Amino acid sequence: MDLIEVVHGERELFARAGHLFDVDELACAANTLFTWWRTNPEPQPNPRRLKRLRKMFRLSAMLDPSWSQQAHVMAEHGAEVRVTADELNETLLLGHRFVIMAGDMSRGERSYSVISAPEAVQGIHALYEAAWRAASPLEVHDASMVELRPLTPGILTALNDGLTDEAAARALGLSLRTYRRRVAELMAAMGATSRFQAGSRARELGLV
Amino acid sequence: MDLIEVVHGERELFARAGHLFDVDELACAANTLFTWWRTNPEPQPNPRRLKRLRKMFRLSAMLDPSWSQQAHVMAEHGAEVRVTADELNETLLLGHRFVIMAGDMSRGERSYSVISAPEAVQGIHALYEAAWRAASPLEVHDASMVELRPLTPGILTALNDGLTDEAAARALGLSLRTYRRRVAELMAAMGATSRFQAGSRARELGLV
DNA sequence: CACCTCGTGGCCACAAGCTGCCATGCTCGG
DNA sequence: CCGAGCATGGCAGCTTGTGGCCACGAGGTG
Repeated sequence: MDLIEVVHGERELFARAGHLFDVDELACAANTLFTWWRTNPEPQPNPRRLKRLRKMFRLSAMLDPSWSQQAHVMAEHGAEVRVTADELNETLLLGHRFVIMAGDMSRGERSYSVISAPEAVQGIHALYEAAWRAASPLEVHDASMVELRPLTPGILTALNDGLTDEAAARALGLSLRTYRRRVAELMAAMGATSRFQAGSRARELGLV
Repeated sequence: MDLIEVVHGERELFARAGHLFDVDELACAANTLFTWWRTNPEPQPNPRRLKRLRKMFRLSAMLDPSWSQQAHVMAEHGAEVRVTADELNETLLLGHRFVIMAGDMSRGERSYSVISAPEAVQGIHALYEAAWRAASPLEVHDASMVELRPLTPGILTALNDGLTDEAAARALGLSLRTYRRRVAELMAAMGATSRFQAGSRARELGLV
């Protein structure tokens, strides 16, 4: 394999580089590639060989109950899970010799770079470590979401139905101030600074 | 075929009901089913047999340049095209004996009802005619979009970037009043009454 | 029981957005 | 050339949203 190789789509990626997953340490950031790999029938990870698994979820993705559930299932199965507010690209660190990074969508498929150049792999590892240290452990994230989490679906429904904050607060049994506080937290978690952006992001994340 | 039949997905629909498209008059509402049919290799419409083709596009869809382009291409090829502000479901009227109506997504595929019960077909025809009369001919729609159309991409970008109206107006070379006038028109075209809804709809329509 | 922490809610100042009204100017047709 | 129609832009009044500040109360801990 060349020092860097670009493939298109997950099937091609795993056909060409699936064997690289046979490592004892795996770290990943963002959401979908790892999920695709775990649900892909070939090749499956050797459960005894993998000694350390780390996963960083995006904060915005964690607003989705199914992602949140998945994070907890992974944690229960021994993975180290953190949550980051940064909008990281899909990244997979396979041991210390290979890295897979997602690129752009083209022709309906995402491209992936499989990198084995030692300098690049090392640099990406260092960046991953920095992002990992800055991210919140899952339990800290959970604690900070105690007030927002149960209200998120209701708030998103109210916003998507076009209710004013006053009407939405009444509908959800909250004061106007608290409703607005929760909306601000939700917008921050989605990385949105305006209501339009929040609507766009919520739809993009599949939350509405 | 029974008086009403439900199928799942476009492939099954055309496998089961493709022969029904061999009619001399066809009317449809909304966007994707007709497009799917025209790009499906089997069966193709008999160009000499089809005497009248009518198509109603949703106003919100017409904000997308590719849909707008498609509407014009159809009009140039002899179809009667109108634009409606109503959020119609996918509907195909095949002559005066069959109707296909889209249902919900399930298991990643949309369900379709193929209806041949004469009373239902007649009722749906009457509703279609009413909606058709209420819709705007393509040229009337175009005239009303003269100011908004060229600005739509820029406005959507500005909104999605979280710019204030004042900053966006400056960026687009418009006065604040005119920018806000255009945003209001865009929101009306999308059927949105709040900025959050507009963001959600824009993302849903693939406009951002 | 007292004290501390923290979430809630009311109030307020300010910013951003919504829309009506009207003056102005441009374009087009008679 | 003139008048009508219509889009723009400024202004204003109002609504909605943003977030700080503070009082209060609940819960937990020593």
